Amino acid sequence: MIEKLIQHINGVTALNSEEENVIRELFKEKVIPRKTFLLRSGEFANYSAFVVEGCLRSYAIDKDGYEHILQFAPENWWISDMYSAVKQVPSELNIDALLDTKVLILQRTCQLSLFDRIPKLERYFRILTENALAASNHRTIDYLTLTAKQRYEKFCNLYPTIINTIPQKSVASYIGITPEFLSKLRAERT
Amino acid sequence: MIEKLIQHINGVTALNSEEENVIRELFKEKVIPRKTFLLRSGEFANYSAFVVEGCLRSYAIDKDGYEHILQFAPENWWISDMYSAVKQVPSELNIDALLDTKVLILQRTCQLSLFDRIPKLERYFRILTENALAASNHRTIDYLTLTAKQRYEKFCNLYPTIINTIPQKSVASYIGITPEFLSKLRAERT
DNA sequence: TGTAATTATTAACCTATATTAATAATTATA
DNA sequence: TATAATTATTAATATAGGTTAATAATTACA
Repeated sequence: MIEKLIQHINGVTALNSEEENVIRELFKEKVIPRKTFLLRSGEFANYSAFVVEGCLRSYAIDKDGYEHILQFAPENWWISDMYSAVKQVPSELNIDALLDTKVLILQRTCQLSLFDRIPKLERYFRILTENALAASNHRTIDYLTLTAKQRYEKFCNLYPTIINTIPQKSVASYIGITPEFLSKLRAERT
Repeated sequence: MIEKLIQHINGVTALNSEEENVIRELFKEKVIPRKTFLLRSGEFANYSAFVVEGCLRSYAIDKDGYEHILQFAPENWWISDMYSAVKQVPSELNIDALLDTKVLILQRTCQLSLFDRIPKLERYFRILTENALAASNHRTIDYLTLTAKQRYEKFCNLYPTIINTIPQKSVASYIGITPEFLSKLRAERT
């Protein structure tokens, strides 16, 4: 399990074997069966999770009880509630498993102290966070400039792997429309 | 000018005087008069800008020619096109000045080499990027869960300073509605 | 494998927000 | 200060996407 993470880090910034050994000792494995929770809103998200296998998602629930998906985290992705972690406030998000999932947990305090021991890890997370910000910015622009249909087509192109493993209503939730309307859009396509 | 940036960095992670001196030598000042551009779509955004005075904004233009604002950058904020910088693709954004503005420019290559000389700067930008991601995530959730009116009220609370210096149509553009509809919302409020 | 639970589709009707266009108010600048 | 340019308001009309509810298809699991 941990080797998968080490490989991922090495793909961003190369570690030496001593650094690899430090990392091997610090992560806790955790199994999250399908439909169970990693994080519930109201809790403090003082950790991040690296998905070794399976798929997680984070989502908010609106006042009418509808779910709105912020992020999918398939294999090799990190997931957390950055807002809760950074602002030190209770999370407004839930994180649960769409499939049986295995993750590696990194506590925020542990992460911060690791940055002093292994500065390359600060680089790794700086780069990951930059990429996440770039993607999030792009998503914002898509909301502002595209129709629901265009957003759906973009999602299909961008996440061809995800699209076949998750229910369609989750795609609707991510692109910001109702499942009924997504059905209608799909029916329209000749 | 540069002292303002140094002060800002020190607010996040304390520099020693040698580090401060390195920084003093590396930034280029630039004046951007109101309504002129720092970045035009199609160009590569291989730099970031720290706003010392004034206010910039980044925005996309849709196929009908309408502007959609991604970010405002008043005093003490950084602005760039992270997507273009990270993916090394031409920018889809424009950045221009809402007021007469002074910025400090940091080239991306220069930034990356600085990270080796002054690891604290990598920390500084890691933290800034985490904050930007947290804010961006929150904005996404707001789009998914709130009505236009609620987003407007939230904007007023979140950016009370900005709201009095920029035209109302820019607020509409940021929260994702037309200026006409924002007028209507404002008229509704007793 | 059969039954229950979940997910997807369809259709009629509804609403938040967009569009268009005209006018008023504000701001920039000659 | 007057004139032009920009921004804001108002109102009538249009539409993308939501809501509700019923049914069909798929998937989970006893």
